[in-house]
Formats: sequence, structure tokens, C-alpha cells
Amino acid sequence: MTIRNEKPVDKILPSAFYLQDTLTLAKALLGKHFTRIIHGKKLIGKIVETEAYHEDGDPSCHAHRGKTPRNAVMFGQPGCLYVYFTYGMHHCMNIVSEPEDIAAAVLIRALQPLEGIEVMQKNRGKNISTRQLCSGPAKLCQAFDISKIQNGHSLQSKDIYISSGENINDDDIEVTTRIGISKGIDLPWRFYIKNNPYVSKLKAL
DNA sequence: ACTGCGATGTCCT
DNA sequence: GGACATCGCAGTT
Repeated sequence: MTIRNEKPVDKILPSAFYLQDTLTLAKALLGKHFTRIIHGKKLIGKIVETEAYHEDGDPSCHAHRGKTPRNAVMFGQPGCLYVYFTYGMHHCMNIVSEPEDIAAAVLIRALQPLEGIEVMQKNRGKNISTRQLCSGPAKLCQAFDISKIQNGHSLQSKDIYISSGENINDDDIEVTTRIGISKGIDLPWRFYIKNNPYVSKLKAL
């Protein structure tokens, strides 16, 4: 038998990738590699947990009640970053989905750090275990130094992009309800890689 | 192990 | 004035 040792080619995802239905995209993003280059240093994290948000039928989506200056990016081009500031301290990062004028996005909730871990550690401040570096939407923004400056940033760029990474089998994806919201709590729009220790720890119910 | 709470920008009523 | 797609600390079981 033939043993192939070639690595699959890690390709940057084209903008068409982000035109998938938001729920499909949220699932499809699992296993993909999120890369950010800061001062020549490459930071890479594997996406292990996502949540979908859509203006239609989802009262917890920021755009549910229409367009505001804050959520405007969600109405724009798919494949851009929607970064918002919340609780007066934290940033969260989303990938805009759906065609223009349809507000929807995928919240990145957790990454498995793959490269540039020292930089992430420095950005997070203290002595934090690798498991907890990016195990939460605000944590990964801090680790990757993502803030409102990156709001609206395209993923077809040199310094921030997502690449094909690893293929995740459908059987390895857990589907549950979303975390940290009070409306639309029954929608099964949270996805994570089963048995991956880097997902955020909160209960799914 | 679990629980309560403080930090406070932006949008809502 | 209140809610919120959060996190980490402090105090308690």
C-alpha cells in the first residue's frame, strides 16, 4: 500500500466561501486556521467553536432591530470582520456572512493556539495556560490583539486571513444552543469540535 | 467546586 | 436608566 506523507495545501479561503448560508458557514469554519500577522510575527489559531447570528428570527442578533453605526459592517460584504466592544471592556470578533444588505455573522468563540503562542501570552498579560489563551470570544481578541481598529477589515488581506486548515468530519461537530445570551436561547446555533479541550468551558445546556 | 460582582461602551426605551 | 453575543477575581461550599 501507498503511504502519502504530503501535507494538504493550506489555502486562503476565497471570498465566495463566505457566501454560504450562515449556519453552514459556522460549521464550515471549524478546523480552519485563523492567521494574523503583527509586526512580522505570525499568530495562528484553529477555529474550534463558533456561533451563528442572523437578523431574521434571531432576537439576539445585534442587527435584529435594524442598522446602526455599530452593526453596519454586518450589512456589508461577506468575508469581513465585524468586531464589537461589549461590557465596557471586551471585544468580540465575527465573520460577516450572507450577501450585502443581509445582516448575519459567525461569532468566533474559541481558537486552538497553533503558532505565535508567546505573543498571545504576552497580549493576554499573565501566566495563562495554552488551553485558556483563546477559550472565549473576548479572550481570543485580546490574544490576537483584535479591536475596533479591525472592524470591517477584509479577510482577503495579507495580515488577517483564514485558510483551509483541517477538514472536520460532520460526526465530530457538536451542535448546541448559544452561550451568554438571554433571547433566542433555544436556537441550536452553536457549533464546536467534539472533545477539543480548547473550546470555552461554559455549559451548553 | 460554585456563586456573585465589578469593569463600563454602545444602543435601546 | 437598563441591557448586553464577557471575563476574572473574591468569597463561599
